[in-house]
Amino acid sequence: MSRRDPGPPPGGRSAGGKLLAVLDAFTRERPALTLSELARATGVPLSTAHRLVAELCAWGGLERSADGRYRVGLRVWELGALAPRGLGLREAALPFMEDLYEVTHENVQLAVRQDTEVLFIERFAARDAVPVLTQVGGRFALSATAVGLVLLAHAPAEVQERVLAAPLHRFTEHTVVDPRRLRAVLAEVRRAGCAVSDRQVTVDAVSVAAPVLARGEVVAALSVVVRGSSAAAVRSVTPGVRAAARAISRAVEQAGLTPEVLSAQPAG
Amino acid sequence: MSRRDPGPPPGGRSAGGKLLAVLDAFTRERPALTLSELARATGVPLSTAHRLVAELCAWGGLERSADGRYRVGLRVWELGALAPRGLGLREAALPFMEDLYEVTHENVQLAVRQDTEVLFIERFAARDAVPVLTQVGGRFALSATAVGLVLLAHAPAEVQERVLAAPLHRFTEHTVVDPRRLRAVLAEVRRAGCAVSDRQVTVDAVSVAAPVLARGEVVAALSVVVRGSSAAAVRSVTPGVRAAARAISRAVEQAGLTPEVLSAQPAG
DNA sequence: AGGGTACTTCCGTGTGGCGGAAGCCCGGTC
DNA sequence: GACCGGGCTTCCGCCACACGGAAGTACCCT
Repeated sequence: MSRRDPGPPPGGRSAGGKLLAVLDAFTRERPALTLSELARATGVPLSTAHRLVAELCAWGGLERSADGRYRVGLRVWELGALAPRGLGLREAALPFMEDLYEVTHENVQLAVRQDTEVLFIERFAARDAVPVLTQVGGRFALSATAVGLVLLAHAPAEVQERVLAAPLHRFTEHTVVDPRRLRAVLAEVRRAGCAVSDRQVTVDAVSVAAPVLARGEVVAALSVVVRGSSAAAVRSVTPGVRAAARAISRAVEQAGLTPEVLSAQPAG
Repeated sequence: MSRRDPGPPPGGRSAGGKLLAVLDAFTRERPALTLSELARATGVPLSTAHRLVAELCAWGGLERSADGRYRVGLRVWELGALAPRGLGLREAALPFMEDLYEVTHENVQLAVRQDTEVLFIERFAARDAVPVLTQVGGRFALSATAVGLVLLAHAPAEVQERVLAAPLHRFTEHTVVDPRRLRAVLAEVRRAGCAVSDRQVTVDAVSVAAPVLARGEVVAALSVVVRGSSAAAVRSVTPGVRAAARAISRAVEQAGLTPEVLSAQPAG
């Protein structure tokens, strides 16, 4: 290698690590890459990238279409289906989310926290519901959405501090960006047992979220997003969200999903 | 290595390949493994497995809970969400599946073919619908389910031959296991444009499936499973399934998902 | 034709993956 | 409390195998 540092190289990574770096190159914004793009994105020499990609293709982790671009393969999707916080959680929550959806016909969302972001696990949206920025498999800042507020309010202190220390992104004029105010909001979320995001992400949407618990720990959050310009619009769906979140909590426990299994962040 | 063969070792695999082998050890039946189990399952020495697993954990591909077991991590789920045939297809199909579900309140399923098996991408089931053996992220034989018949009927000849050459698994007394009869069934599926599985998987369920097309190629199949003991039970839902499948086809094309992107099986 | 881009293949080099072995921790048993 | 066994972690020297530069191929576009 042309690098001279003996420590762990920042970009390159060792052996199998390169393989993972190739997978990391795929994002929602760039879900299809040519070999050269891949090599550039990962900083791996072309010939090496070529070999790694061939290996991943043979395994099913990547697929190549006739236009020469690579995409994430179905094998990865299939494997991901085994993640407890992915499909496991979803399976438990689905029936209740469906009920909520049928009753409201608004956006119904289920999300978990991953480090300092929300990750959306499931979402139903009627064709005529308010458009929202979130999508399944997509991430979002913790501080703006209702699900995010619930998850943040019950996150370890260390995580909260990290979020509060970093500058908070402003989406609309209603977005809370003052750390002091956010602290107050989080306290209120803990007291009330649910969170409201009033036009903090988009100016035409309000959302309510309630926590999903496993053995007393918050492991996910459920929300409904409705069109509206004030918290009043939210009042009618709040009981439904809270009830569904409780029902999901029960289903989660019944499915044998403990907070242990549903927490695990970095590990070693 | 203690092996003496110079060719590609059957189990061990090379470098990054071992890493993928570790991931492969996780299945729906064994979604949580200890380090030792992992080492045994992959045939990799314990110390090597330890290193690989640490690498995967650091990346987020595996998570370790306090009981010492490893599970597939959320990072894999997130990546899998980028697979066109996974979430991409699902996103396009979801609204129409919801409609169908609301109208019928029966099992509504979306599946694709992966080599000689069906893989279920999405499924809705009311709490009181017929219990079925399939689950999202799970595989199944092509020859028995209605979705499988649709996918098999329009698969490349080479795939059909392989399926017909292998012994066909019998689930119930109605399962078609004679290759000659199956050929006839497939021809009828192609002619009719939809498939019926009459108690071929479980004795109390009948299902109808219709193909989802992209630029004229069959890329997925949609089905509804209803309780019933004869094909008559199916008649009432057939038009709905066919209409929804067509609607999904349109949505798939509109989403820019070409057959190219949705086909790609092995690649090199 | 010529230059550019993208992909594929080859092969000598040396590095980092490999795995045996020893040590550690915990829980069960006598 | 000593002993034992199973599972996990760490260490380290050897050498296979991954690495990537370079040359070759294919296919644009000018």
